[in-house]
Amino acid sequence: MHAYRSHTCAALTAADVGQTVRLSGWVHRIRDHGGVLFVDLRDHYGITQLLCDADSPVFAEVEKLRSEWCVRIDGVVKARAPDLINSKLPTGEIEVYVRDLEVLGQAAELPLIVFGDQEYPEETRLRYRYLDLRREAMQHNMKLRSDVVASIRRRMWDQSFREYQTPIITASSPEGARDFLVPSRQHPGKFYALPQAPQQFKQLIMVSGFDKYFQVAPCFRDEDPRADRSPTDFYQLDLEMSFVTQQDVFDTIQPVIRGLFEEFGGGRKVDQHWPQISYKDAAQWYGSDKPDLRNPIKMQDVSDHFRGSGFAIFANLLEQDGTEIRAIPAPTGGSRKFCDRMNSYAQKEGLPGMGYIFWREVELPGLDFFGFVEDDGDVAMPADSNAHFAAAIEKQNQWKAERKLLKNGKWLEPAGPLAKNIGPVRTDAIRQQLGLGLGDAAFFLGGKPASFEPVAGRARNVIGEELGLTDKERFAFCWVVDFPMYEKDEETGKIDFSHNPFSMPQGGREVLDGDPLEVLGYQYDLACNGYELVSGAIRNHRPEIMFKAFELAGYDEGEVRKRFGGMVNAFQYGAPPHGGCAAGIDRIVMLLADEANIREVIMFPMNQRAEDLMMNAPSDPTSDQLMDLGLRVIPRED
RNA sequence: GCGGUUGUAGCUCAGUUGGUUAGAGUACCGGCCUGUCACGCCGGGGGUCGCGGGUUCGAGUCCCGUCAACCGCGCCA
Repeated sequence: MHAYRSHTCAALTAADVGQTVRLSGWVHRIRDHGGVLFVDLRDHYGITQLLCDADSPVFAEVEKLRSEWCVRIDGVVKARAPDLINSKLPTGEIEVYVRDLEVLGQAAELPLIVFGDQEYPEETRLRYRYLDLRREAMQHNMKLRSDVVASIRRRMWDQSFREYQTPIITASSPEGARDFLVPSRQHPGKFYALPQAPQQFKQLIMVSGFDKYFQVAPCFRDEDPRADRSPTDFYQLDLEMSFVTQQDVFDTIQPVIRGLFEEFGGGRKVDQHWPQISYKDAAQWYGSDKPDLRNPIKMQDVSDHFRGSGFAIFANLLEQDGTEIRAIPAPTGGSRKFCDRMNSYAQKEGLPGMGYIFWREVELPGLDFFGFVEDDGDVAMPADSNAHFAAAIEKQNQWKAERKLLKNGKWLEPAGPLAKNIGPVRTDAIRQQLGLGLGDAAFFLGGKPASFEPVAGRARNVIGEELGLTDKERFAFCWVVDFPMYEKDEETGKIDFSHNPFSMPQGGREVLDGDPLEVLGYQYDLACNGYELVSGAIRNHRPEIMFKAFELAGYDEGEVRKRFGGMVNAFQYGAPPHGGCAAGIDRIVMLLADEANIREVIMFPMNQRAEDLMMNAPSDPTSDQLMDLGLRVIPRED
């Protein structure tokens, strides 16, 4: 018999009854009934219940077992009586009567418990990652990750792509993030860099005529993390193709991504239609370049309704250039409580607040509300009671004119301070533009779009979430296209690349003679449920256009040759038009696993300060290492 | 760098208005238990209440500072 096992802990069924078997695994749970012991033995594949009583030669040793000890057992497969079958276990029809036991590894008292789904602080989980990874959810996530990567490769190969490896120790690549530098021993004072992406290499592979390249590629960026962004390193499906247009790239990656979500999405709905939305529209409608289209809310420009209105804050704001009033419609959000909560959300996010209007139903008040006092014997009627009555009717008609009659005989009334300031006509025009009605609300933000759009986008998310408008059982994709090539730094006024500098400007060389801020690039992102999953571009393969493009951002030809010489030189020798993209594998797995934190799908992630508490990284170098590298550490003065 | 939340037993947490010896569950140790599958029952050990300072007769609780973790902003495809 094999030294450790004849079967896995998921393998045994009623068909194996009577067999002598050998299993190895971890002690999952123990149920000690004195005369009889039950042990759930767990391995990567499943759980098998072990049984032991005083008749077993190893009863005394089995009694000593504790959680998470690693053991090997020999035993006989026994059928369970019908009323003792555990339908929750695939192996629940049988149990193994233990006749021999070997302890392969004892376990100390555990800092976190493998059994169950108790939550633990991330610090504990990361420090004892090997224990955390034993847990069912983590085993599932990691298996999923492996299966996703395998499926990605299969889908790429099926489209005639080949996978090539590019260097890890290389020169800095200009993705815009901070590089991880690696000191060179053979060239003291010089440094390699870890690639932020295989960007230049994959373009060179196209110049070399390979036509279709992909790679499951590690990428390294020295930036602070977020819940959806791993510090230090992450993996991309990196691909590049020659002789293609933007649409060709979409047509290539779209079936890969859609296929993955259909294969691993657990039955959640996968949108078949992926709209292409311009960067500009995405900003206006969703306040984000990675919109969550599960949320039906679409923001709108409502400036005209506020221009010259009685709401002085907005009216005055609109006197300035480049300002706008934006509305976030919130269907079913029509309560003061909800509106106030969203308003304080905006304040928490650093805005002065969000004005709001909501629409409620009210009864038509009686005539006395409008000042007509009826004669009840105690109150004297005014002398001109007819005139008084007419005045009250007049006021009532005015009231009616400012509201709309509902089918149930009640009246639709806009509420909130904003509505009172701008009056009923403007309020109703806004309501109609936004397509809202009874029980709905709308929020308003004003100023320069760049100043409020990010918060507006986040508010849109919160509103969609809180009102239950966002469908959780769905993957909604969209391409965001037509990114601007350049942006102006608000403080310095300097023009710089807004995204990847290697993208081809739409319109080629000529457009670079005009206003740089008007230039759009063949640059695109794929968003899914509010996450950026894919980013790519048709590249600029013409050296003369590239030099001009860099010139606009303030880099002269010498600088470009110095920093990207390898690629620029290559483009002199018949570079093909080419383009591609990169898909964030960690993020894809995160969405598929329905996790909100990317570290849940990474085996050994860093913590928020880019430390590995388990391996103790980063750590101090030895003085020999520093000597070899010709380095000296300068203590930081705080 | 900035803002928010959190920090009490190995672990997850409770702890009222500032008031006796800081509790529960779980894990750990011991005892009982032959059909459990989150087994059950009895007992036990385990605490610098993140750290430092202050207010007070008295601080886990209030104040100031500081450290750490996470979330967000800045940053970053």
